[in-house]
Amino acid sequence: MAAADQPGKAPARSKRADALRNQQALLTAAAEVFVASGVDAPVREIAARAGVGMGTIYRHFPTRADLVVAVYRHQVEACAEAGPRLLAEAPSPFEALRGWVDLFVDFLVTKHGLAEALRSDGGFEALHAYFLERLVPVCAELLGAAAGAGEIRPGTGAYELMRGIGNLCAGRGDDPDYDPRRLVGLLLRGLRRSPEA
Amino acid sequence: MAAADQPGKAPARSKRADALRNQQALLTAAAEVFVASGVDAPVREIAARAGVGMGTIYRHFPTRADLVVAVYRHQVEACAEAGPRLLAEAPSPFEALRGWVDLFVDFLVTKHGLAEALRSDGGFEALHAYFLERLVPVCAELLGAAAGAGEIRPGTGAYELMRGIGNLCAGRGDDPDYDPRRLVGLLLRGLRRSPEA
DNA sequence: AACGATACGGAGCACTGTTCCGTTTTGTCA
DNA sequence: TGACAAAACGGAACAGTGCTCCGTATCGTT
Repeated sequence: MAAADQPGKAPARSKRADALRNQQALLTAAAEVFVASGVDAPVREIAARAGVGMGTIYRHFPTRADLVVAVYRHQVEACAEAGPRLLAEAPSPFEALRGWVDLFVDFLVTKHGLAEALRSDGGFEALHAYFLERLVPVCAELLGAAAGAGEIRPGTGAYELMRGIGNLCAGRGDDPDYDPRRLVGLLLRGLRRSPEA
Repeated sequence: MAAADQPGKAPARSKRADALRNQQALLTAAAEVFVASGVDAPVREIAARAGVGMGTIYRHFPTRADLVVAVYRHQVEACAEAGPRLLAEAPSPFEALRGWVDLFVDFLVTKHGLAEALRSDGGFEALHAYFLERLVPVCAELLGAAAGAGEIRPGTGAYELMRGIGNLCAGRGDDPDYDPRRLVGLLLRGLRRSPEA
């Protein structure tokens, strides 16, 4: 359902040279276009910038979500791996959770339009699925640790929290009167068992 | 910039009879289509259901936001008017705020797609503007009262809070693992000065 | 009844996503 | 090296949007 054959970075797998070259070109072009115009940029624009035809882009990345996933795979991976590390390093599970959430929020607000793509209503099911598959377990671990330490109230699931955070980060990021980080902070605070120091 | 001449409900103002009739038909049709297909339904569908042409719909409601505003005017108004009433009736300003937020959330989750339209990134600036113009002052009053009573921490603006709530309510509503109300509750709890009873 | 103002309708344009298939490139094998 | 089949390419073509434009019909008034 997702990316057919791990269209990751370097050696995709035993295919023709031109195919590999084009796949790489598409990844590069998509990354550029995404920062310039957001993840909703016209398919044609990406194809044109990569110097390939429409057929090629759809052959390599059947859905837009596949392309987005491929482009941001590294960062999602980094975010996933940061979870256990923070848990080990931070002074408390809740602090680890807070740190991880900061990372996640940074990631989302940095990529124009990513947060809205993350919600499930669009045609980005694959993206939604991948993000959640990879990150929900990490978040769940952090949440569980914090709950185990008695730092937060139970009852909120990792999926719910992540989607809430994603939602809070959606919309134009250049609004001086709307700071997603502040609201996410409030959300986390609402999760705490006792008030802040 | 918004609705040219208050395309409200009954007597719009000194215009031709057929124009009034069509405006009414459009409002009715739009309301029906909105519940069936969300506020993003194709313009043609609304026009067809109202039995009018494309030109007519655009003449009466230059932007989609104008139409949405006209359709939901009553409910927005009711929500706005509930603010002062709750403030007078509720046992405390914070409870009033909580009650009002519940109303707002109910409104948003009930109208498929309204919450996403509320964010500023789409072409719904007029909708965004109207909602905010009408409801932000109300929210600000509630927020101010609660802050004055020492029930919440200062520093969060009404606009920010409302947009956050709107964001939390966006996305498909039929997901059993995502309850906007719960998260909004968490947000409110994060706003409180001391923890819940 | 006639006539000017007002409003109507829908064809048409621009711009999307997506598919389809004739053509080109690549790698291999004689 | 020179076929040749498989793999991949490219972009025209189709379908579904939003929105505009202007010839035509309707309304209200004189």
